[in-house]
Amino acid sequence: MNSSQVRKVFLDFFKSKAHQIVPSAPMVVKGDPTLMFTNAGMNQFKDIFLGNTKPEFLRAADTQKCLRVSGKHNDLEEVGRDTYHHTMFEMLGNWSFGDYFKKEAIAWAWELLTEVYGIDKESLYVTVFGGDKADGMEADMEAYNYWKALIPEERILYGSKKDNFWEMGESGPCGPCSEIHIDIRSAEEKKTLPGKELVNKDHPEVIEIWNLVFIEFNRLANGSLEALPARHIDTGMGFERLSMVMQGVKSNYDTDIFVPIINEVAKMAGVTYGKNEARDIALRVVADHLRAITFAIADGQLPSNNGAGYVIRRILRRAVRYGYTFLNFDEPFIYKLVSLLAKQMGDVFPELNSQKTLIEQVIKEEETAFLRTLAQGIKKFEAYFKENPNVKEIDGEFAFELFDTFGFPIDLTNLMASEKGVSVDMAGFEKGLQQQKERSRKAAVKTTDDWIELLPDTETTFVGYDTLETEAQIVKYRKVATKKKTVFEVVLDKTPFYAESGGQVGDRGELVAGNETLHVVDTKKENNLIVHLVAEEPKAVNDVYTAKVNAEKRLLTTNNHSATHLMHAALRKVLGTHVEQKGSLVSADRLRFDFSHFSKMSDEEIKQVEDIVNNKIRENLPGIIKQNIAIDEAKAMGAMALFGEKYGDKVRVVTFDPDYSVELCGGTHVKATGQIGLFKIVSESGIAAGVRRIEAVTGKNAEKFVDEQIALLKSIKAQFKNANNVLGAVTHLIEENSKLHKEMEKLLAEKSAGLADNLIDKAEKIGEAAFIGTKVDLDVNSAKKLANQLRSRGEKVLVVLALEEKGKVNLIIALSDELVKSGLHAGTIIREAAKFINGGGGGQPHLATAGGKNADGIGRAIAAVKKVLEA
RNA sequence: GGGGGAUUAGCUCAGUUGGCUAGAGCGUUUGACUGGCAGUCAAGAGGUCAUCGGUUCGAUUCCGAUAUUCUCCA
Repeated sequence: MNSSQVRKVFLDFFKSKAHQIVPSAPMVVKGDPTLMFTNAGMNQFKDIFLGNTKPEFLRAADTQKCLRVSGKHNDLEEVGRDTYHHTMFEMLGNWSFGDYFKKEAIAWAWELLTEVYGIDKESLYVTVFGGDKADGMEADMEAYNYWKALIPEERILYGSKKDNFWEMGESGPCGPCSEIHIDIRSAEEKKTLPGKELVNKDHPEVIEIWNLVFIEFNRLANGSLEALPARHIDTGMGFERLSMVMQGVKSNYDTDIFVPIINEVAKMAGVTYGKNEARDIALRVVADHLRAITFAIADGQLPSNNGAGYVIRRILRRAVRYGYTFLNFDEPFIYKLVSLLAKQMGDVFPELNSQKTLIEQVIKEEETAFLRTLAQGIKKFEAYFKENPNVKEIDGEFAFELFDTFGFPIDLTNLMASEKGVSVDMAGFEKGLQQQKERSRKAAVKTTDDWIELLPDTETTFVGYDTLETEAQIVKYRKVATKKKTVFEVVLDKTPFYAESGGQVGDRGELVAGNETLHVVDTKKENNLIVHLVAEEPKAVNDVYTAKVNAEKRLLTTNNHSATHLMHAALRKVLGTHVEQKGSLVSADRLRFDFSHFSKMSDEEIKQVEDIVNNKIRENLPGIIKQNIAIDEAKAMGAMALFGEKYGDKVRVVTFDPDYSVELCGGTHVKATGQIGLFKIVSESGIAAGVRRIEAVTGKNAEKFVDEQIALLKSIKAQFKNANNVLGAVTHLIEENSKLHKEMEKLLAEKSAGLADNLIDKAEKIGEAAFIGTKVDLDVNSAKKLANQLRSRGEKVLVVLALEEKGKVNLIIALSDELVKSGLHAGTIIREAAKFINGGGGGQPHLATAGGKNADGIGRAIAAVKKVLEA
């Protein structure tokens, strides 16, 4: 059975059990501060489990693209070393939201595996939760009994809290779970050691394939458990592992999901898979990471230097590192594999095809940048050896510096060290790493208290599209403390505050009850919940508050948001329909828009975009907003949807002229475009390969921008006596200036040559040497130049020049090379001489300077220098 | 969010106890050689040493702040 069929059979099976088949959510998570990537199938249903959202259907199933880079079994550094761990994988899952529970979940899982997929019952084992004394929980006998009806009891094993009790986080919904494991070893091996001995023992051929989670508790911040009103089912089955079982191979990497990619990489590297363990690992790493990076970029997550983007960058770099070390790729190669992957999976995940060019460009750019980083690290490494030629062991501190500051991987340091026959002080390296971890942990301490619920089971109504002020009551609130500050998160039953989303920043404002005023410093969305971040602790928690949005900021933000839509449409008109939003920030004072485009925008293109947008503003187009439109209908209207965004079945559509701009958007918008006033692009720049950024201003801020430019031009004009042709005047001035500059340099050179001749003529003979000591009327730099000239005019010349300006005195001493060789040092001499002018100084053997305040001492200083020759 | 780096010519980068008139390669301009191109040689242009402040006789170099960026940890 090929992998496409494996996927299809799963979905068809649950469809037949009355499940709604839903599309995969984006792999990159938005609107959940606790999570950067979707790491399990249940993520997109988290709101439902938390009770923030009511489900649209009671049963669902899907295949979900997931990404894991850390966790108990998912250290990034382990991926590729074995045959079954991945960064990116698909999770097949089925769910019940307060509908069926353990009995059906268990029965259906068994039916699907044994009857539909036809897996041998003898090779399956199941585990159930065995209880936990510390938590006061009994073993899950309910699950045990349902299993007993299907499978012999000796195949049912009790598991620990670690393996068989699932938790979402430190607090929140949780419950016992039941795992299905499969033993794919050969019959002989099974005879020697029964499979039950190997369950949960990290054996590569006795593995978990399906986890059934029974969500029935809520864990509070103090660690205690309470029963949930509605019980849910959450299951997850690894698609790649299942495919492996169905294809009768021993490794995920031997399935039709990976084989074509591995073969292609092997071909490019000129090697064969299966011949050399180190190279095989590298091939698996590249194949696995290619998928993770490609899907992440397709979902809109570009590699960057922090947060989710940084995780993507690290994965990509790991692939480059393995390719570089074990497959001898010393130039970008991963980007060349994107086509193949797109061809292979583009049917199920169409975003791979539509974003292909961008993905390739971004990956290539990242590869190039990292290869440069490696080259720099190697240079540093070589420099270290030059300085410490006889070391036997590389300093751990240096290895850590290479890694920490310059991003040079420690395993490459090790490799290069062993090539030179030396070792690396790994203990010292680990120490540095631990210290850094400790620092970070200290800085990131955040304590979140339990919600204090005042109005249970109340959903928030958002009224902010129509009004900026309303009466509201607190539904729940809690304290969140970090090292630096403490804020209170407040949820209201009704709110005009817009929570940050779709690039538009959260509203600010205040909550007022009696003489209590709470300042709302930001509004955020957490799992679909509108959370007001309030600076003060609410006191009158049971009273009715007046919730007031800062109207001025909101108005400016709204103008900017509508302008963003107008600009997005204009960009597609001017540059082409390959322009897609890659990021957006809409605040009160500006808008920032990142989009895919492959070259710098010309001045004309920028002007065209501005013109189109300003025309649309003057047309005073009405903003037509339709709520609750079915997604298909919205698409029929020509609405632009964004990859990497999760849309429900019902969407909100914002239109400015149905033939111009139609977008899916939850933000606030103007009633008519005229109120935007004016639109000006302030800057256009590149932020990554294939991605450009525009920053623009509207309304008052745009006027201010234009005013400033005009004022600047005016003052320039004024400088030129209001010449008609300022540009010509400036050009002329610059040319004139450089001409004069050259002439002056020439004249000065002639003058100082003349002066030099003069001084040489007047030089005093002292023994074989010539002494020149005089006051000159030059600036310090010219005097230095002069002194330099003089000292090369004869074989033994000693020059002292003194200059005086505004009460400050400078001395310059220069010596011919011959004198330097005979042991004289201008720096030493000048330190003595400087005493006479109440100053200090120093310099090199042949040229030194000093400064002081006592002009009366010049004569004595010169005399003192002369004595050096006389001695 | 925390730590550590970096910022020098259009690009990639040198520039260690603070002191040479701030350099190299590539690119660019001009000229010469060749029938043309490619190429070779020669000459030249191009720098507020990120910004602001401080220490100093003197700061690209040391210190502080800001901006941008890289990197590691969370």
